[in-house]
Amino acid sequence: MDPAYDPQQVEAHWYSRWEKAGIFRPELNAGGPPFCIVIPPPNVTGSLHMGHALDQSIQDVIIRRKRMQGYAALWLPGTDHAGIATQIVVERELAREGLTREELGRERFIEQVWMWKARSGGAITEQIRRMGFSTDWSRERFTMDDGLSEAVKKVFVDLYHQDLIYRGKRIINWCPRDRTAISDVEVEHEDELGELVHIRYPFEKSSGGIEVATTRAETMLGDTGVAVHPDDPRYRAVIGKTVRLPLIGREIPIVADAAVDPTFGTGAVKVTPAHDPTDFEIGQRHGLEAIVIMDEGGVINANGGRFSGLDRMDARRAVKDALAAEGVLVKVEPHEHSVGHCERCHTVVEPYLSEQWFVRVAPLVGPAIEAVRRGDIRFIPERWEKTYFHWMENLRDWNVSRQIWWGHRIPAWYCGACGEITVAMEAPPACRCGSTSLRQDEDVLDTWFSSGLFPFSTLGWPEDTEDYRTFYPNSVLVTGYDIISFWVARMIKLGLHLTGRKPFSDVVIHGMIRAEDGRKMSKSLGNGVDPLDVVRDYGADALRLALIQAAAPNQDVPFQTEWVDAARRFGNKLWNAVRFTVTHLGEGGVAPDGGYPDDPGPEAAWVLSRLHAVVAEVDASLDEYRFSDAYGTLYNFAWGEVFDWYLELAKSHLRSGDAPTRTTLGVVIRDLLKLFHPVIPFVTEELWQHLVGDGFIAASRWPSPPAYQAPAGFETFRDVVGGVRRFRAEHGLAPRHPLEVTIVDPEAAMEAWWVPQFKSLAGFEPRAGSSVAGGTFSRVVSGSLEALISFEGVVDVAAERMRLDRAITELVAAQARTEAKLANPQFVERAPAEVVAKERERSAELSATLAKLTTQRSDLE
RNA sequence: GGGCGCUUAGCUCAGGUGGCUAGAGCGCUUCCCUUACAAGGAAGAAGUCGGGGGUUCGAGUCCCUCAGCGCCCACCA
Repeated sequence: MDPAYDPQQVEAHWYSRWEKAGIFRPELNAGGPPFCIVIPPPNVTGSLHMGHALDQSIQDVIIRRKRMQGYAALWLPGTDHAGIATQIVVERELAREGLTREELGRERFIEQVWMWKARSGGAITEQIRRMGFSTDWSRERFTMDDGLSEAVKKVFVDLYHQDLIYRGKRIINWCPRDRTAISDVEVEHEDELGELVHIRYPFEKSSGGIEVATTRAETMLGDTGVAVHPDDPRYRAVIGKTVRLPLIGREIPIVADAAVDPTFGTGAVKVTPAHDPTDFEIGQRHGLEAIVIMDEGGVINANGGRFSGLDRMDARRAVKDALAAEGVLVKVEPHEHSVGHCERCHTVVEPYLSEQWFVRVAPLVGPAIEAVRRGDIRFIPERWEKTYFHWMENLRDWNVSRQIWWGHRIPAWYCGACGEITVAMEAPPACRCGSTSLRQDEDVLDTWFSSGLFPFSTLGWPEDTEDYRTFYPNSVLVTGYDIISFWVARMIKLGLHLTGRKPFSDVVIHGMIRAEDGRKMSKSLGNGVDPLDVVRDYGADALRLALIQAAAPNQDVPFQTEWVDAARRFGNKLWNAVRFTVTHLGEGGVAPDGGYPDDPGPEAAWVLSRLHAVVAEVDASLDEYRFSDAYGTLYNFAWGEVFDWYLELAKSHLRSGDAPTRTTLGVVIRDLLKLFHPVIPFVTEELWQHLVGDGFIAASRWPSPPAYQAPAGFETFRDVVGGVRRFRAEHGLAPRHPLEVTIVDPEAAMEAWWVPQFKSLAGFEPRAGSSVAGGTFSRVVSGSLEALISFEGVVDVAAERMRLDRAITELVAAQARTEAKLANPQFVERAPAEVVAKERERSAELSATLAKLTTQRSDLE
């Protein structure tokens, strides 16, 4: 084995071997209980980012452990077609060749997208492999697959016939750049400083007028009314009158509607039913005409009179100027308000009246809320349930049609003769009226419509496949909180309705990985870190371990390269620990399972008892999805106890060929490899081959070491060395190796054979870290007796005094606190007995230590 | 306008149901190339747990309040 661990070399070859051996398939543990996670499908357009790396690292830890625990574990990979995003990418490519999709036509454009997908869609799956994620590629799915497409179609048709999907003219969010509708959740609101423009609409039949205010002046071109609150005394007299719309000259009525907030602005609001959701509703209630004044690109149309042809933002200025010229512009004041932007292209979205397909969400919401409320579906951490409820309770119908080409085309046909809509799986031969002039809807479905079916459509639903029967409902869903509304909520709603069962049991929500500066990682800010760069420099294992350890249960975490570096150093440490073990036990000398010694010596019993405790703790944490806790504990145990202490203790035993030590060392290191395997699969697999050399660690069994009784004095690793000293002294044995007498427990150190020599040299009793001639005591104990004797310098008594004084001061304070507590009758009465007992014990310990230190201190006078 | 979260060591963060002397990584100080590993080892310094109030025998932890920061939701024209 090389003395240093080289991640690149180690990570190069394992993935294909695992895959070839079928380890990632649930059939590996055919008889085991099923366990299934479906990957949150990344965009085919995308490449892996830090968010995926974290998300998928968590899932891999879960799935690899379950696999090792004997579950028929399935992690199903897939990608989603990302309608708008993909279309934009391909269109951009075409534009470079001077082509537009319109020129190409629908069919050839779709062909282009598929070709593009074939070319670059593999990038993300390649990255998943590079990260070592153990997905079952034999079951890989894509939302535009035949099977999934059939499922999508069936769902649309069924929901339509259940009256849960309808077509309607509504105000939707329109992106003038992408020229498509988008759903409410695809709109990002940002507070912006705009203008509140006050306009006076003159009365038609009398002098004077009514003042209205708007932030989008150009929309006045489409006004068909003015609304006031019915109870507003200021306007009671004018209700029913008409005003003349400036610039256009249209006569429009003043109506009374409770939706108007009398305290805002002038209390009178202009009504533009075609360009504002509230206005649309007001318009509906009062029979006001909805006049669309813009085309799909946000340019004013013929209804805008002389402003026709202007872009909406130019029109805004032009309208303002024209109003001023007409003398009806009362004032313009700065006004901060929230403006919606397209999530993808950041264009300001336009509320736009158009005919779209909607999913009626109200009937789906009840069961979706209920499933979470009664604990059938669990959010981890729990507090996300509140967000989920809040969000679910305020839903409007979901606009699912998109005016793009790449996606699942809506299976609806319009009759050219009678206008009847036929929704069916296949193109109907004729309309009900007998006409054969049928035209399919041009629109496609929102990508999230198909993603919402992922937990079951990927398993073969609506067919009653074996996979569906076995792995549905899924066990766990892991995702960031940013897509609870987009995805999680929809899977729950659709899953419950369509399959009659919950889509999954546990929803594990994690935080976002942020850039080092604490901001969101984004391309435009240039502060993103490409996981693959990190993998190249530090290895996938290091990145995975770093993310898992840093990922607090739900908090956003700024990404820091130092974590990854620390994680890589751990890999090196592990590598060397195994190298040490292998040089003593030989290659492949350890059994893949079991093999725990029956009659270990004291040190072995100590480390084995710790191993048992740590496994229990790690299991408990992992069962609760507390990944950073689990691996923090494991990391500290491995490095701080096993590597730093047990390996040192084992050295001289190994030289003397001590059998229990060989066995113990082997099983402890082997179990550490297993415990770490879910996070750092590559290096543990490589090391497994050296240590065990049988099968794959990826297919090995999760450890469950038996409980061992640690000998007295060995309870914590801090006591180990002192304990060994005491133990050997009691049995009349000599210390074996200088390292074994590293001073941790001063009391034990006093008994050591070299103490008199130290005392004669230094003039006081040794403590860990005691200063001797500019050197410290650790040098002595970790070197040799010769090194000790060669010390002939001046002892730094002053430093030693200061050290002791400080320690004594602290102890006195601690003791005072303890005494005060114990002297308090209420504490003794009301605190639990065990707490009081512990306090007593502590008090005694403190007194003893204090006495000892005081003696040492007086020695120095 | 609602809702949620954060504020703990120089930096980035942990600290389930209140209870030993508040932890980790990185950084810092002192010492040590030691035969698995200097990408290492030993020892150590460093925190009025954002401010104020309350509940309690006991509060980083629970409640109220103030301040600062962040996120989500929302049809104030």
